[in-house]
Amino acid sequence: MPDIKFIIENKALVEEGLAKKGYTKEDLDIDALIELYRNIAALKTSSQKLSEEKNKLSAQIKSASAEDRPDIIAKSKEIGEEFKRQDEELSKLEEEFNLMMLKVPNLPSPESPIGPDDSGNVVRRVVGEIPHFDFTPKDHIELMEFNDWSEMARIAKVSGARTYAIKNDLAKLELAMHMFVLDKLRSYGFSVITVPSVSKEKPLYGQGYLPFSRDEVYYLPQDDLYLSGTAELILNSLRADELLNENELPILYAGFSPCFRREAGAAGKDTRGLVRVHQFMKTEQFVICKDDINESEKWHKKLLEISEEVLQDFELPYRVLEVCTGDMGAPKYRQYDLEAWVPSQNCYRETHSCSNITDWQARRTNLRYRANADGKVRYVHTLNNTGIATPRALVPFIENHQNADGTVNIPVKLQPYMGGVKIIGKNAK
RNA sequence: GGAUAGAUGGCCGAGUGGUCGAAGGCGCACGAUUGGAAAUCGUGUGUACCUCUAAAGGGUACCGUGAGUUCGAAUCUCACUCUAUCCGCCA
Repeated sequence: MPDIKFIIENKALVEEGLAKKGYTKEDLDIDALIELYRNIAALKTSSQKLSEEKNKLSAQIKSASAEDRPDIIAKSKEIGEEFKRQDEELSKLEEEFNLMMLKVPNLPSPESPIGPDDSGNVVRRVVGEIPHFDFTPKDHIELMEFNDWSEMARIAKVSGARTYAIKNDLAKLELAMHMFVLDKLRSYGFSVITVPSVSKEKPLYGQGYLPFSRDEVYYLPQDDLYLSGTAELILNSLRADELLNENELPILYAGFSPCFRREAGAAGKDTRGLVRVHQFMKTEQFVICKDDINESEKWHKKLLEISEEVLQDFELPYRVLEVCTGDMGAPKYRQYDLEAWVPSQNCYRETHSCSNITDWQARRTNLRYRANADGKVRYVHTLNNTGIATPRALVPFIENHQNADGTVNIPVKLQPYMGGVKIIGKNAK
C-alpha cells in the first residue's frame, strides 16, 4: 500500500513495479485508482466549502437579532442537507478507494532479480558440504520410527492429516532448537516475546495476509477470530497506531508462537512427515526501524546473517536464495530464502524466509515515528525473518547428522541445550 | 458467565451545548543562566486531508467506533467495541 501521491507522481515506476510482480491491468488498474482519487479530492473540496459556509452561519446565530435568526437557521439547514448528500457520496467513494488501495502490493527492490515465479529465484551462495554417507541413509520418517521418536500414524487418527507428534529426544531437540535461537537473538538485543496464536481480522490486513490469501488461514466463526500463521502477524500489529519516538528505534522482537496454516494450495505436496504440517512452532525475528532504505537494508542483511549463523551452528549445509519479483508476496520489497540440504530428497528445502517490507505494513497498521532531525512524522520500516521453525528444521537436522547405526549427532553448539548429550537415538550410549 | 467503572493530544489529566484543537502538568525543541552540567526561568510544540504555493497563507475533519438530536456536540441520546476492577470458573 504505497502512498497515493507517490503513485500519482511516479505512475510509470509503479506500473513497472507491478509488472515485475506479475500484475496485469485486470489485477490492478492504476489509472482507475488515480481517477477515483481525483474524484474524491474534487468532492472533498466541494463538501468542505459547504461545511465552511455552514460553520460561518452557525457562528452568527448567537449574536444575530431575533428577526434575522430564523433566516440564518433556515439557510444553514439548507446547506446542511446538501452537505450530507455530498458526504454520503464521499464515504462511498472512499470505501471503494480504500479497498483498492489494500490490493496495491509493495514495489520490488531494483536489486531483486526479475522473474515470473520460483524458477526466477537466484542462488546467491552455497555454504557447507553436502554429506556423503558410506551407508544407506534413512529419511527422517525412517529415523523417527527406528528411534521411537514419533507417533505419526496414531496422531493422524486423532488430529488428521498434516499433523505430527514427536517424542523422547526428538521432542527435546525441537524445544532445544527454539531455546538456542531465542538465546542467540537475545544476545543480539532482541526482546524475547511469546505471543498468542489467535488474532482479530484487522491485523491480517495490517500484515498483508488479507485481502490476498484468505484460503490459507484458519477462521473461528464463533468468536470471529483467526489462527495466526506466524508471530509476524501479531508483532506487526502490536504497536499499531502508535507514534513512536525515534529514540525507541530500532525495536527488535524475537517472537515465539505456535503457528497454523491450512496449506490449502499445497494439496498432495509433502504429505508425509514433518516438512509441511498444519500446526508448527516458530521463533520469529521481527524488526521495526527508521524510514530509511539504507537502514532497513542493513537490518535485512543482519537478519539474514543471524539465520545463516543458526544453520551454521546447527552444522547444516544450506544455500541462500534471492527471491525474484514474481515469487515475492505482495508485502515484500526484497526477500531472501534460506534452504537447508535434505539428503533423502536430494535437494535444498526452505527453512527461513527473510523479508524487507519497507513501510508497506506500517502504512496499514499506522505505525509511525517522529524523526529527530526535523520533527516530522514518518512511517517505520518493518522486517521479518524466521529464527527457526520446527518441526520442518528437524528434517535436514536429523537426516544430515545421522550415523550408520541410526543415531544422530548433536552439533557442539547445541549440546548445552541438550543437557550435554552428543548423540541421540536408541543405539546411543 | 455476573457486577461496576472507564475510553480526551507523544504521555498524564481537566473539561456537561457555541468564546474548545481543547486548561494544567510531564515530555520534547529552542533560548537565557553556567567553566560545563543539573536545577531554574522564558518561548514554542497535535495528526490527517483539501486548497493555494517558491515560501507563507486559507480551510475541513478528528476527544474509543458508528448512528441520532441540534443552526451548532468532546459535552445530550442510542447501539457497538475495547479496557480496568471485583465475584464465579479454570490451565
